[in-house]
Parts: sequence; C-alpha cells; structure tokens
Amino acid sequence: MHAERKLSPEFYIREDTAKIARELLGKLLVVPDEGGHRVSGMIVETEAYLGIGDRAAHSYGGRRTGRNEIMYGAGGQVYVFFVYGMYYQFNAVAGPAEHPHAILIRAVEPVEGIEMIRERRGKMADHNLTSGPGKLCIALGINRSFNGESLFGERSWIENFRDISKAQIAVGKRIGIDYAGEDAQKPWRFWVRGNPFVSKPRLEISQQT
DNA sequence: CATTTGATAACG
DNA sequence: GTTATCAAATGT
Repeated sequence: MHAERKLSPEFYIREDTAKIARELLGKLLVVPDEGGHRVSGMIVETEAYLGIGDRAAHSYGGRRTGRNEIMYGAGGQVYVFFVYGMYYQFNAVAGPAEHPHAILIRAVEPVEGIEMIRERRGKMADHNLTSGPGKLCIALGINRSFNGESLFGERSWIENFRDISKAQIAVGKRIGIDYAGEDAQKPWRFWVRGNPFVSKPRLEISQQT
C-alpha cells in the first residue's frame, strides 16, 4: 500500500481541536471495501467536540465509559458509536492521550467507488448519498467494528486531497445538541461554503477578526 | 415532525 | 438485575 498521503499522527495529536476540524475540510476519507477497492469521499463538514469542558461531548465532565473510552486514547484513532438506535457516527479522536477530544465527520462528497456507494445507499439522489453523518457511514460501509481502529492502518484513514481556502470555510453552531446549554452556541461546526453535500444549510456565525 | 433502539444512569 | 431516560439523525 502506498500510504504517503495519509495524515500523520502529528496532525491529530494537537491541542487545538477546532483547528484540526477546520483543517480536515478538503481531506479525503478512504474506506476500502471488502474487495480492497477504494471507496472515498472528500470531507466537507465537521464538528469539533472539545472534551471535558464541552457539554455536548460524550466525555463532558470527565465521563468515561466503555463507549467513549476511545476518546481518551491518543489522536488518530477512529471513534464510532451508535445513536438513535439506528445510525453510526464516524469520529476521529484528536489530541494527546487523556485529552478526550474528537471530531465528528458530518458529510463528505463522494470521490471514489461511487457505484459502491450508490449500491449501499439504494436509489437516492446523488446529493443525498453522503450528506449527513449517518448517511456517510452507510455509504462507506462503516460500522461498530471500526471503533478503536487506527487511522494509520488499512481499514480506514484520511489523506491529503484538496486545499480549501479560508474564504471557502463557513463556521456555525453544531447540530442536534440543544441539551448542551451554552455550549450549543459554540462555533465549532465547519463546512465548505456552498458545497451541495453539506448536511444542511445553516446560519453562519460571522468569524471574529 | 414522528420515528427508532442501544447505551447510560439511577436505582435496589 | 431491572427500569427509565435520552441521543453527534433520518425519512417523510
């Protein structure tokens, strides 16, 4: 395998999780299928979850359970969990060990293996194939068994692909976390402005300075 | 806007 | 061990 384009551990093991989330835009999420063929999508939407002090994070207040244990590991691992009784969410663990931050990949734009993606998603308009965290897991064949996998292995990884200019990046509030109180207002959702694969058009928070 | 079911937390 | 509450969403 040629792994040169894979992001290095240093990319994930940094303190500024929001920055990592922003930099993941334009990168390629690759999950080979059973036959070893590349199925991939460009990341167009992410959300940062900043650990202990973030009411919306599973690790808020230092909560540590069998489910979120992975978040306490070093950055560069896959954290997959099940929600709403039917959907998976794909996250990349960020930061050093005992620093339970993670970045939720909310949407990708199909790049390779589109036929496979269409097959998995059924008859679906193209812009609906991967425009949401649950959808992209189905499309890329991600399931519970990916939890705890390394992003430097052969099951799934993220590699360099496009550069997204700062002007193309939109910032806003995270989605589906109304219970998080003030933290629900934090500008920790990032997406590529105008990209049709972003899960939902939402209000942008004008970036300070 | 109703739906869905596994994971958690709070019990006993 | 049992029970109650809730969840990083989706499809209609």
